[in-house]
Amino acid sequence: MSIIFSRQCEYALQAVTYIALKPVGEMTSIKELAKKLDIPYHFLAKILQDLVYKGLLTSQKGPSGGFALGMPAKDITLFHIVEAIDGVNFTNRCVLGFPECSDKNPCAVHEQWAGLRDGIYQMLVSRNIAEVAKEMRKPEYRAVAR
Amino acid sequence: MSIIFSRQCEYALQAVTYIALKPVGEMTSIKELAKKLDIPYHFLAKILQDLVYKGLLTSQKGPSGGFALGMPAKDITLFHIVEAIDGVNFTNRCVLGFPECSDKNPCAVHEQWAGLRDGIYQMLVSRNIAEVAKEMRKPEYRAVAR
DNA sequence: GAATAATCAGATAAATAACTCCGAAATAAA
DNA sequence: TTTATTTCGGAGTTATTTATCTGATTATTC
Repeated sequence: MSIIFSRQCEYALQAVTYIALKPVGEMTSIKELAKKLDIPYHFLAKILQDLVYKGLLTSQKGPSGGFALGMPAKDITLFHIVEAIDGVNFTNRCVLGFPECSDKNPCAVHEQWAGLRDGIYQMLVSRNIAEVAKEMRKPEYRAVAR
Repeated sequence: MSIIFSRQCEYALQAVTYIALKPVGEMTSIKELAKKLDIPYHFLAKILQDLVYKGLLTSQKGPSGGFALGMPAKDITLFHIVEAIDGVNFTNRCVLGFPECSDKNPCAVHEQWAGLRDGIYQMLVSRNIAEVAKEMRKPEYRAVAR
């Protein structure tokens, strides 16, 4: 179903984006995120914990607690999140799955894929969460952004 | 683990490539494929059955039976195989998983991904199995290719 | 015709990914 | 200080994908 990134990773991207639309310092609860983004509550909780552990988010317990960005939105790239959740295996595996495909022993699409793979990598490192958030035009997102 | 295509799909690509290196008319058994390509026997059997059903391979039972290409190798593109096994969902889903991302309501990387996605598509439709087979340098493949 | 070697078909098992549940800990607010 | 609300942590469940097993069917070869 998912293309390149796991569902966990997709949820992480969505959640961080959502949080980035909140005023700095304001906390966002799992409850709100799960509801607005339609992500299973407890599943999302695990993912957010992971992001806290990796330093991309901070958290606070108790009433009016929740999650906030661990650094300025412009400093969090898509790649940071993908790396934190899925790792970066896609950067070195043969896209056709040929076990011994390598630079020295390339499969038929090795070069071509190398270009595309770099394109994906560039897409991830060149875009930060502030930009991504700004572009979202979903009503729910807009409601948050004001 | 896999990048874009399922493991089934990767196995299918490898098996069809292997078969394409055999002289036309010669049959290749699951046993040989599973052994040389290190793919689980019965799992591969299912996949090959699928490819037969989709018309990409033909099969023959009995001693000296096995599988052969269902059409000339130059007419089977990578896309044919991917489509047969995985479908083509990767062509229309948001790469970041944003549910309502679309042309009218694009996410921040929508355009950029569209280009890359088309690149992947082109990679798949422009390469046929004859070309892919020719490039393989794995000893097992070479043994088949002579 | 018998033996053998292959695919075909369906059920089952194992591994992984996705998702749920429950109680503990923390903390803000009443 | 109590209560309510939140994250935290670990275990458990479900669904999907990957892999295995067994027997039936088909066809070749002797």
